[in-house]
This record gives sequence, structure tokens and C-alpha cells, in this order.
Amino acid sequence: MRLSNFFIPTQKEDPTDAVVASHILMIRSGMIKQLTSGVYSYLPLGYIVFRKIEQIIREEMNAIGGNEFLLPALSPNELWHETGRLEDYGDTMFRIKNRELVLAPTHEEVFTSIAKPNLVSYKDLPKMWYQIQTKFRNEARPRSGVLRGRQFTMKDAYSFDATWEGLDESYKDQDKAYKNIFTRCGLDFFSVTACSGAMGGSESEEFMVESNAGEDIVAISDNGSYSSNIEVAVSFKDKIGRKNSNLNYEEFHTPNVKSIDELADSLNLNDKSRLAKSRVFVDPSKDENAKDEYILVLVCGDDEVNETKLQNLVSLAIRPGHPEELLQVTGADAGSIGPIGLKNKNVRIVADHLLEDADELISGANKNDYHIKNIDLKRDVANIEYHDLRVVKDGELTFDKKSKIKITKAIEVGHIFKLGTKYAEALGALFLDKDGKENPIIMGSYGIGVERIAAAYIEQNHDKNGIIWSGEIAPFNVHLISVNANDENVRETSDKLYELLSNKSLDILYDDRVDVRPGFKFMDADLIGVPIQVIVGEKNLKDNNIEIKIRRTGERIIVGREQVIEKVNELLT
RNA sequence: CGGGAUGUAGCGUAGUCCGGUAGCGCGCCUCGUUCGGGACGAGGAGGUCGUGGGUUCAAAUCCCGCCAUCCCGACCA
Repeated sequence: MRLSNFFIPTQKEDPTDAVVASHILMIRSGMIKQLTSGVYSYLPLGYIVFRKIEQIIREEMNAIGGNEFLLPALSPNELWHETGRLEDYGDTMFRIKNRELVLAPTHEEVFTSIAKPNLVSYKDLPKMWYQIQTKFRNEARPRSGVLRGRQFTMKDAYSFDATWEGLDESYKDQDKAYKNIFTRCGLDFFSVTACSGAMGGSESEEFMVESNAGEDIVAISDNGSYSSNIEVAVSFKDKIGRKNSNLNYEEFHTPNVKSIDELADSLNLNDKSRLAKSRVFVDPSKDENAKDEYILVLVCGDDEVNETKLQNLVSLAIRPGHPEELLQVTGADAGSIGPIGLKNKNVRIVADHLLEDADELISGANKNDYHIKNIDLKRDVANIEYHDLRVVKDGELTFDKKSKIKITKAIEVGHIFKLGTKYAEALGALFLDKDGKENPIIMGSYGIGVERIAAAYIEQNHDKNGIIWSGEIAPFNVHLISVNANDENVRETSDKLYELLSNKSLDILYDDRVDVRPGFKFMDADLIGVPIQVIVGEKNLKDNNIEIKIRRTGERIIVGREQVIEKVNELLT
């Protein structure tokens, strides 16, 4: 590609709206341009990269027997209503105003609707279907460039199996394909156990790239044996246990104490573990006849409630109580709430395992400005349940006690999970087994964010001058620079090299611009970040030499003009 | 959806407090000199100051509404 004929609007200055490195560099290098919040135009350079990523995905999906589809982005409300997701997805789904259609945020329903009339016998199974499609999600707050957009490209695959063992196999195939894909894309990645969330399903794994730009928080063990999304992460920690002093509980005055920290300060305590933190959650009623359910959650004062774990225990719909609700249910405002003396007696009380049967606890009195000490959960709180409800913290032991846990931020680039029969049942996608019995098809769902891979790669591979591409997703293999295209010898040599290199089926970006000064070309080259720069300049050419620069290291190699092709090929292998 | 910030030429911004000629850098056009790390000189084009209303002799500037974008949070397969 001749740069004189390539639309690539590079920018010297950082765009004011971009914060994370990948976003800044994608804009500066002319890969993308924002149209509106969360929506980006893909300019030629960006589109080349995204297509290369897609191609890798395609090859790996085909390698495990995948069939590529392209499904519509528009789909009828009716189809989503059948699985209940028209309601469940809520505002995250774009809805068409002048037709009963939505813009699909994912494609379980559509794929299942194709499976239904076609996959009717166990002989038709298993199947692995996928597509690479634009998805639409009305994200409340798009951010970080293409890392969270309202419109983005996703590879979504779905497996259809007759047996649960078959699903295990399909899942394993995808897992392996994902590892190949991210490796070929040059990502430093890891996988974590995850929560399948509102999608429904059981086993679930996310593929993560460690990065401060990420929105996910993960727990990884030092020895690499454990990695998990913080939402479901567990660690080993001793219960705080009993002191058995058998003191009666008593109320005491705590004016202006609104938080655990203030409570600890007022009592001159460093260890906050026996200050039981109380939070009230609401499980909203599902219909008008039923009442909202309230849940009081207790964790140690130095812990936080893990809302995902609570969701898995109670209901996906739970939310923290509003201030009015807290007052109404407990009799106090946040900061003075505890397990004893709740105004509403029907509150479900659940506590974290660490508090199991603990005594000598201090918690709110359900009366503003008062707390209660010497609470014995075993003695004083009837019907209390214990579950794992805390957020794992940095530095804690892994559950097997063999390693320590590190908490870090990460970008989710892929997610695979076992859906089971939820969609097949909802849509009536049934097949006949060997015994002639009707069963729902067992499904798996597997997604990859295409643009996210590029962004995650840039987060991991850039320096102050720009992007550092390498391997298969580099938009070009070689950036050929004609330092001064006005010089006849330089121009002719560069033109010739362009021809020779192109013949080797390499992708070459050729800076043949005549009116651009050398410094400008060099800066552009470093910004765009093609792995190898071949620099044709007057001075070296006088000695029949040509310079090769390695973008990542900055290393410069001078070779004779006849050895360029050989050297480039050597460097690229 | 809550909190915060911003909106002035393609990009980055000053001016806003204290009302009175819209300014600068980059980029762009012309000419000349340059030509190995985002050159220099001279000349030039480009702006309904986000938008609607109000106050005023006069509004980028003050007041009210709306819209948009970004950040934090909530939310999010």
C-alpha cells in the first residue's frame, strides 16, 4: 500500500476525549474515528487490523468444525419475548421505534430458532455454529474507546449437543480454540472462572488480559494455579470464631458514627473483624400480589459484601435498599443497622462464613446513634444462615493454602459458557434421542470481542511514540520509508524494493510521499507501529546500503541493498 | 440513572470571574528556502463561540431551559 494513496489521518496531539492508551493511539494512528458516544467509524488502518483478527478467529473456529453464518442484526420482539429476555435485557437493548423489532445484542434466540426445525434428531448433533457480527447494546456509559462501545463486532458461537458429555467436549474445543486465537493475536492472557450471570448456565470461563484499562477485577494466585473473576473468587481465611466470654449484649451510645471506620476509631480498635457490617438488600417482588423480600447481609467490618455471590444465593434481581426502605425495614439509617432488633421481623438474615457462630460482635442497634456490643450470633440471632458472601482481598491465601492471591484489573476479551437447555426449552428446540424420546438441545455459548482484542493488544504493546505491532495482527509486515522521495536514486530504489517485497506476499506500507519531510515520516512510522521499518536514505544508499529498524527495540541494522529481502524475511520468521 | 467537568476553525486551546474589535499553536492554501526524527520565512483561507430563550444600547462572557461529549459511580453475557 502506497501511503500517498492511503487514507490514514494521523495526529500529533492527543485527543482530549481519550484517556486510555489504546483509545488515544487508535485515534492518533488513524484507526478509528468517533461518530457519537460509543460508536466508531473504522478507518482503513483500523479495519485492516480488525479483519486480521477476524480471520484468525475464523480459522480457529473452522478448525474445530465451526460453520460460519451471518445472521440479521434486526430481530422481532416476539422472539425475545419467548425467552423472557425482551423484559430481562431492559434498557440495554436498542428497540426500533417504528416497527416491532430490536437490534440484537446477542444471538442465542436467532441461532436456536434455526436449530429448532433443523436439528431434530440426535443424528443431527452435535453442531458448532458461529458468526462474526455487529452487536448493538445500549450501554449506559460507553467508555475507553472501543473497549466498551454501543456497537461492536463480536464472534459468537453456539454449540448444540445431545448429551451433557457432548457439551463438555464442545466447551473444551472452544476453550482450546480460544487459547489458539489469543496466542496468535499476540496477547498475554489468562483465563478465569467466571459467573455466567444473566445469561443462565453453569460452567463459565472468561479470557482476560491484565490491564489498568480493564473494567473487570480478577484474583490470580502467585503460583498460577488459581485465577478467578472477583465476582466468584474464594480464598482461605480462618473464621473469627468464639471468645466464649458469655457476656450479655448491651446497647451503647455512638453519636455521629456512620461507618465501620468511624466505629473503630471511636472504640480505638485496629481489628475491625468483630465489627459486623450490615447491609440491607431488596429482592423486588415479581408480581403485584407478592411482597418485596428483604435480606440483611452481615460481613466482617473489614470485608465487603460480594453482590454477585449474593445474587447467586438469593436472586439476580436483588439491589441495595434505598434509604427510605432501610429506615422502614430496620428502624435506622445506614450506619446503625444490625441483626438485633430489626423493625421488620421477616427479614432474611445471612452472614458470611467467617462470622459463623461468632460472639462478642459489635453491630448497629437499628436505632440511630446506637450500637450493640457482645452480640453472639449463635445465641442472639435465630434463623441466621451462613454462606460465602465476602469479596476476596489482595494477599489472602488461596483456598488450598498453597499460594497467595493477587487482585488486579483486566480486560475481558472472551467468554465461554455452558448454557444448558434454557434457550432450547424456551423456544421448543427439541430432538429425538435413540430411544425416540424428546429432549431439549443442550447448548453452549462462546463470545469474543474483536475490537477489544485490538485495544487490549495496544494496551500491552505501546510506548511513548506509538503502537508496537507484531505477528499476525500487524496491519502491515513492513513499513518501507523513502526518506527523501525527491532524490531520484532514493525513489527508484524504494520503488524497486516495494515491488520486490510485495512479491513475497508480505503486506507492505510504503511511505512514498514526496512532500513530507523525513522526521515526519519517521514519527508516523513509529506511531503506526509496523514491526519492521525499511529505511531508504541518500547517505546509506551512497554506500549501497539500506537501513532496517526494529520498531519494538529501536535496533537499527545496516545491510547491503541486495540483502534487504533476505534480512526482512529472516526478521519476520 | 446519580455526582463532576467541558462545549470557541479539521485538531489542541486562550478569552468567560470583571459584557464592548473573537486570539494563539498545529494542520490547510500560495511562494521561497530547506530536507535523517513532527523545519523556517512571507502571504492567505477558514468561526451562526453546542443550542433555544431571557436580561442589556451591546452577550463567547450574565440568567434559565435543552442537547452533546468526557470522567467517577450505579448498571452491564
